[in-house]
Amino acid sequence: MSLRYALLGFLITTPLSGYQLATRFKSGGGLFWEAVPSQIYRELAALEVLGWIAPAPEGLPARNQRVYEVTSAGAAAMDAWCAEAQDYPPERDPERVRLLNMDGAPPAQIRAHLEAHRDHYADRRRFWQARCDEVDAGHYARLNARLQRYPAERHAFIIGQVRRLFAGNVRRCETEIAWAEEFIAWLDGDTSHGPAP
Amino acid sequence: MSLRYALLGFLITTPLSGYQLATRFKSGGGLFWEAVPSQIYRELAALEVLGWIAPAPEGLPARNQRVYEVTSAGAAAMDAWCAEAQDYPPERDPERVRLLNMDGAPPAQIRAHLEAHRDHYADRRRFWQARCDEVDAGHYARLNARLQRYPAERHAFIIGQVRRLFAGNVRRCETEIAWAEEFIAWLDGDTSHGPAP
DNA sequence: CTGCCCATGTAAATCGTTACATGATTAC
DNA sequence: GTAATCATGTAACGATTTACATGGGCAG
Repeated sequence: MSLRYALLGFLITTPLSGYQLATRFKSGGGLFWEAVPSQIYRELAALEVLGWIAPAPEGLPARNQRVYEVTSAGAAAMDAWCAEAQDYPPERDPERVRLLNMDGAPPAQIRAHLEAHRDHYADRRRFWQARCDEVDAGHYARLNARLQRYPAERHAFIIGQVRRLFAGNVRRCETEIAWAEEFIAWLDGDTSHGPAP
Repeated sequence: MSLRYALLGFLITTPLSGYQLATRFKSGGGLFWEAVPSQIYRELAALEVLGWIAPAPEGLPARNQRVYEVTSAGAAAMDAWCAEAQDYPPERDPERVRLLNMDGAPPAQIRAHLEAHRDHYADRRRFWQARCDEVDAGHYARLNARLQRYPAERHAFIIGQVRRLFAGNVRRCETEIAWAEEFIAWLDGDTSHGPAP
């Protein structure tokens, strides 16, 4: 159900085609949500039936694109969804399940998984830091497009808000990196294997 | 697919019934994975067809329970899965999607969501800290049952390993709490609204 | 004119959620 | 005997993944 609103959030900012949305939701590059084209096209069709989006009339669509914009009903639904209380998704962490059941495995195998963990979150940290840098430089296209919907005196507040969302993800990544590095150091430490922090 | 191995991980430690597994996977109490009974019973049936689990012969099942234990094929499959490289699940964070699209909303609404975030992770922090405390006190039943599968000289290592997994989740929660609190402080701060960290 | 990227989908399978059905046992 | 809990499921639906189908436009 969140895909629906993640899509609306992009379309409210700027009318886009399914293909353009797919590039923004692709694996490793999504803004808090990721999805594949087949899922996006299906959801767009559902949103059009709901009357929450409609083909954008302005300008002839380049190539054979179908560009959508959000209707007033869609914008209202978006606002209502955002206001709802969050119900937190169930805990599902396949990597922790692996590590929990890896107690019989050789330390080298545990170490390899922790190194992959560290490297993965180092990549993700770079991604989110790049988003922060773009915000700081005023080069973040989606944010700039979005700011145009609001009066200038609110811009600093909105920029600060978005900046904190991105910085929060940088921080998550740093927590994971530090955890993995300390775990690896413990594995590499002397055989006394002192108590965990 | 991870549910399958999360179940195997419990059954390897101790033979259990579907109902007993369901209590260990219930929302808010799962060990890195959560699932509802209907999903667990379906997966157990699939695992029995695969020959990875089998009804435990020992002792008459109390009431009308069906208690399963892991076969040698199941144990081998578990080890193979644990050794696999982790492929990280796609990023899907409905709460961040909400907050990202809440830029037009009144600060009170943003604040309410951040307070719920803080409170949620404070709850989760207590949960994981309780697991850490149980490990430290030697009262963690699943870990103690699991240790019996290994020679005594490896126990300290395994305890340290599990302790670090739990402590890592405590740390994640603390990161979320600190982030939310700083965000709230910024919202409550003077109207200058300085730069994000 | 061939290969590549743009662009929109369909189909099947798997995984997860919600609602419901059914009966046994235990506590009061 | 009645309610709560134990215990095992079925059915239907919803969300996600994977694989495939199809055609247009552009660069070499």
